Amino acid sequence: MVPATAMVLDAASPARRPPTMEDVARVAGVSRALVSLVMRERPNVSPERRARVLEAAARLGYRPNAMARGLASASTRTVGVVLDDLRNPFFAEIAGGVEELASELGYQLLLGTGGRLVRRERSALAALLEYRVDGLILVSPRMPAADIVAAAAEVPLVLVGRTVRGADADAVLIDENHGTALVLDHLLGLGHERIAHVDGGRAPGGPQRRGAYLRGMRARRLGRHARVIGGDFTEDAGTAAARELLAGGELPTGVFAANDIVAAGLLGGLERAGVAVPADVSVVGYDNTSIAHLAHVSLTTIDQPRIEMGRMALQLLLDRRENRRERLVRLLEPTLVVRETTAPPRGATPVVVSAA
Amino acid sequence: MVPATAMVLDAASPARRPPTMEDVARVAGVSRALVSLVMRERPNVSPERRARVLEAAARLGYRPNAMARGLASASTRTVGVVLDDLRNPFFAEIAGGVEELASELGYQLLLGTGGRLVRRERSALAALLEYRVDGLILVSPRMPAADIVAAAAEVPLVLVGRTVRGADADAVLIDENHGTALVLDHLLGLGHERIAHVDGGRAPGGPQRRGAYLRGMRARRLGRHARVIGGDFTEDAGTAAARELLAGGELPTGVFAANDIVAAGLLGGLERAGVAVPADVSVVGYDNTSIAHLAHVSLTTIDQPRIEMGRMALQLLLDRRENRRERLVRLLEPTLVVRETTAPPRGATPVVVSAA
DNA sequence: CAGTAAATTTGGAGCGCTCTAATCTTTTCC
DNA sequence: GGAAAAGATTAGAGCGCTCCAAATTTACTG
Repeated sequence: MVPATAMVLDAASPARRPPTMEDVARVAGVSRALVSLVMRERPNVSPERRARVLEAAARLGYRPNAMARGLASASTRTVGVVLDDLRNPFFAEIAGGVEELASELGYQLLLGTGGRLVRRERSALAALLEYRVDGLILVSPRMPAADIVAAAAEVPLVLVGRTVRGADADAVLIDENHGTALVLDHLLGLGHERIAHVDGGRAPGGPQRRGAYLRGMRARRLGRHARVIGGDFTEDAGTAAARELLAGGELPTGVFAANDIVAAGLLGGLERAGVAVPADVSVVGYDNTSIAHLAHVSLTTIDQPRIEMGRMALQLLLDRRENRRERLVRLLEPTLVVRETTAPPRGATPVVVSAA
Repeated sequence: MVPATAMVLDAASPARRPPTMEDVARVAGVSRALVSLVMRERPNVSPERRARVLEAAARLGYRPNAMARGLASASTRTVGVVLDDLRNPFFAEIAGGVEELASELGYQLLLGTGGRLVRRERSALAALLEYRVDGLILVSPRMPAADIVAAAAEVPLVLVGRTVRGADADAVLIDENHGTALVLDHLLGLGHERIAHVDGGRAPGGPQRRGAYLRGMRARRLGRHARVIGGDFTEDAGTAAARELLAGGELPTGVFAANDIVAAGLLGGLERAGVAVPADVSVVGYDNTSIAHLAHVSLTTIDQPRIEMGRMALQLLLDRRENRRERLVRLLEPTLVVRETTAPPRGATPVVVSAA
């Protein structure tokens, strides 16, 4: 039985515009405010009315308008994420982590990418701010600190993989020193001493990892064996590093590559030169990408909890909105994944280490 | 919750609320409507006034409120993208393509993922619809056709990698037959006849690719050599397929794997058994992922223009909004990337083929 | 320089929703 | 039985913007 009001409505609305709360209210025979209460699942609504409203909404195919809701209320239930490049699986997975938690909590993700350009990154940030997102997550942003400080003053902000002095923002970081320590201790435990590092150049993360390597070597009294081969985060850099290593006198027994791609290049270059891995040289990567996992490659590497990073970032964001608290930095611990590219060096007796 | 403080804030010092168009108008000494015209870069605004408005906006740090704009105008300049899983580089890259074009055109991306669950996919779709996105792009959706038909009735819709009968939606598809034809012709041209296929099971894309393989073999009068090994899209499936192949009598000289991951597993399995690739067996993958590119793997494979797929999808969407036209399906052509896992079979003289 | 066309500017009515305060009902309790 | 408390419902004022029609200014024509 269709109430007369509904029929009048149908006849009187020639345009196919989506039904509004007003329409639902009319059909259900209640006020717009009551419909609003029902839609937001507020208490103190009588069961009968609730049912009537729900039924009317279902019949009309009513869908709340999030824009209107966002405008009228303080929150938009939307979170902005800015990252460098969706095509980089590392970033995509972090975004995946954010999205995963967001969908659990009923938040939407507004995404912007920098495309490796500061200019575009800035405009992506600006656009997200126009949407009055409830918070912003910047993943390894390239823009100058000043922009970030300014943004953090406008909206709750979480940085991933970077900190900015003076910005009122939480941060999720990976403990690079710990990751590097895992690598060095693993190789050390196998009996390696001459451990070289193929670095990532000046790209984000590169200098930090190199620094951690150098400090780590010194701390382990292996400073005299430290050796850095310049590179970047590409396979070619790994191949080139292999050449340089092969040309440069005595080979190191272990090589710590800046990431998995570089390690893969290294593997290829060494293999082509007849150097056996891990028999002659052990190789360790970084990131635990799908490449490392391949049986064909089976690379020992450092796993960074990407999904967890994303989830944590969103958690900090929402938590901060609720309880105005101090700035917080979460340091996540990477883990070592041992596969088949590491082994004791030729003729060495492995040191016994506790299986931490 | 915070009535007292709020009142003090509101009544006393200028609250921390962001400046509105009204504020800009007041400072610039013009009407709100004029500010609106300037912000939207409409013509017929005198240069002096424009300058005054812009200056006032800059001084106040004014930022248009996209929610309000979306509510008041017909368009939200927002496009929704639903995909299965951001952690799958294939989908992430398509999203990257969409995002790339979107940012060029001043559109924002609202992202939702299904997490491989129909239920979650549905709710992601519903949420995006609540935001009144200008259009929706569904990448290989898993949900039933009925849902898609319904959604397409509400908003311009583009499907990627799937079509739905009766849905008023454009689609971007990859020509699977063509991709498979490229593989078969490549192998045929090298002199192969016994070409097997390791399939992707019932996962999206799997059956289509298998069908294309079977038809392709028949069309080339190689039907009697057709052989399908069951699998799915994992490395383990590839390894298992290698085992099955090795156990099953005469080896094929060429193997067409459902995707690169499977091919990698296959490569590993064959290598372990002492079968040389490509000397003994040629292997072709599908997707041209970063894995295929690795020198260490160097897999001959089919490249699907992922970025282009994303861009094309958005293009169709916006084009459709402007010119109400008929439903359109764009078929993109994949290309063959020849690397080092294919070669003429043992003792065969390669057939000369035109380099199409 | 009137007289009109064209270019600019503006007031005000929404867009669809939330939120506060007020109103109307029902329940509770002496 | 009646007043107060508690619960349920509603009117109405925005949220910040766009859009339309009307008002104003400027430009152009003969």
